[in-house]
Parts: sequence; C-alpha cells; structure tokens
Amino acid sequence: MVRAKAQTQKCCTTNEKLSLPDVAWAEDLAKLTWALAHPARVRIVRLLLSRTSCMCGEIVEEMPLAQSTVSQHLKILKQTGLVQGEVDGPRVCYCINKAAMAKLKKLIASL
Amino acid sequence: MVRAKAQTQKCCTTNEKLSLPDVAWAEDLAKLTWALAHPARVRIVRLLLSRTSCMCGEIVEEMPLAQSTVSQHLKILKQTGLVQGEVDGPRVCYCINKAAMAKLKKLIASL
DNA sequence: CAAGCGTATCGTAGATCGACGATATACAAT
DNA sequence: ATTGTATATCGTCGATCTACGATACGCTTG
Repeated sequence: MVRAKAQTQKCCTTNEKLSLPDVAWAEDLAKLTWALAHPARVRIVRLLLSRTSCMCGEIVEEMPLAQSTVSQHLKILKQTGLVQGEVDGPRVCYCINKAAMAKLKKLIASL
Repeated sequence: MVRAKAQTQKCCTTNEKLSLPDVAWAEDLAKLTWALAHPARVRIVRLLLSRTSCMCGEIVEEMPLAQSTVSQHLKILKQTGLVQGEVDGPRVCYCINKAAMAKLKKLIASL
C-alpha cells in the first residue's frame, strides 16, 4: 500500500515541509481509513458494533459474499487492528477492538 | 470500487438482515474513507486544511511525487467531493469542501 | 501570433484488490 | 479413527491503483 520509493525530487527543502511526524501520521490514518474503504468491511464493522461480538458464520450469513471472501475482509480488519478474533471451540468469535476504533475516531476528528 | 455483482446467494432472507439503507450508508462511508486511504491523499487534505486554500503547484512541491501523480490524487479527492478546485487564471486553487469533511466526520463519529 | 507556465490527461507497467471455488486445517461428536 | 462443521488459506482471474514520462490543453504575457 505504501511504496515510499525514494524520489529524485528533493523534499524538505524548507523547515515547513513534510515533517516526518506528519508523514507517519498520514500513514497511520491512511491505514485505518483503508480498512473501511470497502462497503463490505464497513458493514462488518457495523455488525460487530451492534452486537458486542459475533460468530464468523453469522457475518457470512449477513453478507452476499462467499465465505472465503468474507474471511479475507476479516483478515484485513484484523491486520489493521480494528477487529479482534478469538477462537471459541470450532468457531471464531469476532469483536471490535475499541482502542483501535477510538484511535480512528480521534484521528478523523482531529483532521 | 464497488462491483455490486449479483450473487447467487440469497440476501435479506429475514427482516433483520441487510436493510437497504444500511447498504447505502456503508457505501457512502466507504467512498469517503477510500478517498483518505492513501498517505499522499491524507497529506494533501491536511495541507489544504492548514491553509484554507492552496495552489496546485504548492501541493506538488510539498509532495515527493511527480506532478501527474499528484494531479491524479487530486482528481480522486475531487471525485469524492472532499476537495474543490477552482480555476484562477492559469492556476488552479484547491480547497477543502467543508460540507464533505463534516459528513465524513459525522459518519465516522456515529459508527 | 508565439512562447511559456501551470495543470490535466493519456498511455503504460507493475502491484494490489476483490471475487470465487477448491482445498487445508482445527476442533467436536459419533 | 471417522465424520462433520467452521474457518482460513491457496490459486487464479479480471479490475483497479499507483506511479511515471510524455503530451495536450488553457491562459497570460511578450
């Protein structure tokens, strides 16, 4: 997602430009917003928020997508930290990571 | 971005599932978050927020990207409505669309 | 009109996304 | 041990993203 390939063009030629914290901040926010940048993932997050927790199978039933596709979206949500999943016997129980959600909200609100 | 291809799997088999407003809501939010789903676009938005307005050339100078690439990112931001650009003689002056930003913040806050 | 500047668009190439079916894995129950 | 259920991963395919240079467009100035 982030290439960060070294460019020929100079950057930071003056103090006002591109302070490194800003770059990191931007990457942070971009990562979180990217997690929500697909309707299916937004819907999964909403579903989890409405239930405090949810079996994977229930999510699949709610979505007009194949099980493998839902699993992929869940993987992305886990990678970004917005969602946590814990194994419960043969099933997996997913829930929102409230800290990550709070971080997203904070970053957006401070825009 | 959204394919919405008809699936073989049934949806909305019960009342609780996938109410259409929710789907539209999810697509709305996904579209807005997708606009911010790249660090370069986050930085452009931050830059514009810090200045009330900005010439395109200034943006290009701040970013370690080619002019054409920045122009593409600006096009995406314009498409989603987060940013507006108006021609000012030979230049283009970009600014944040406050209404769209407010909508994004509201949607995220109401998650 | 010509030249120059600022911006947008085109064309292209490589990487990633998003979807699926098929298959592997992990656990529970028989 | 075998079977069945729930979930994750693999492999693949087409579409889209992201980057660039080259070029086209629009406006201003000489």
